[in-house]
Amino acid sequence: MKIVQRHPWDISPTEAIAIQQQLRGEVEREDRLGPVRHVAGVDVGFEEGGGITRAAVAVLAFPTLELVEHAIFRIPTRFPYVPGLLSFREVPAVIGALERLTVIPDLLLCDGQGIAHPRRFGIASHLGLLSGIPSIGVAKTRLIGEQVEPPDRRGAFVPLRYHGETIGAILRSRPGVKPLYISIGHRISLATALDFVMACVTRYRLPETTRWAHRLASGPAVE
DNA sequence: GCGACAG
DNA sequence: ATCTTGTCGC
Repeated sequence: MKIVQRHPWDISPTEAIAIQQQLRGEVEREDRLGPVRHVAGVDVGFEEGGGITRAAVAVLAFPTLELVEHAIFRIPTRFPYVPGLLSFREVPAVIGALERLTVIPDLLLCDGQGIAHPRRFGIASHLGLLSGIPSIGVAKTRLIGEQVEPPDRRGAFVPLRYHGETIGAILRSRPGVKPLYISIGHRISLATALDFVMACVTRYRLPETTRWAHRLASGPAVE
């Protein structure tokens, strides 16, 4: 899988915002996915005090959730963390990891927001667009939108609203835990996204895809 | 001008 | 995200 992209290390924050404005219109918010046999978790971690970015992609069989394959990719960090511009910092490394996969996943669960973003173009949307793979944004905290507590039951959720617009959902993946912020990434509806996220959640707050990816991206140095 | 602010 | 020990709760 070869993915084309401009080199983010030559991009300024101002230019990054212009790129988001230019690409936001290409995000598809309705279901357009085939049979889902493989779901992938995507996450990024840092080494050397932040100097090295390490991306990890974990491919799980669906719906059994057994690990089928994983890939890791490291590159020097070239872009700072700026709220709203996270993808320009992490996407280059993630693309590298995706290109190393043998099994192309049918769906991506990304760490961060999809369209629940100031310009409706968070990292999940950015990755979905570049890869052409349907994607979902699964964030642990809120970027924008009204803070509302969903009922304390597994699978319960309330819409995540921003200036009257529904940009995602606040989901209680398990009772007694902080909720997750789910949003459309690309080529999937919010309702379907919520179904897949819950189908990937077993006994923990985070879906198994995310747990695997996080372990590979931030765990002890590997490969 | 004053807060808020994915990872 | 990362740097870090103990501590509260099931």
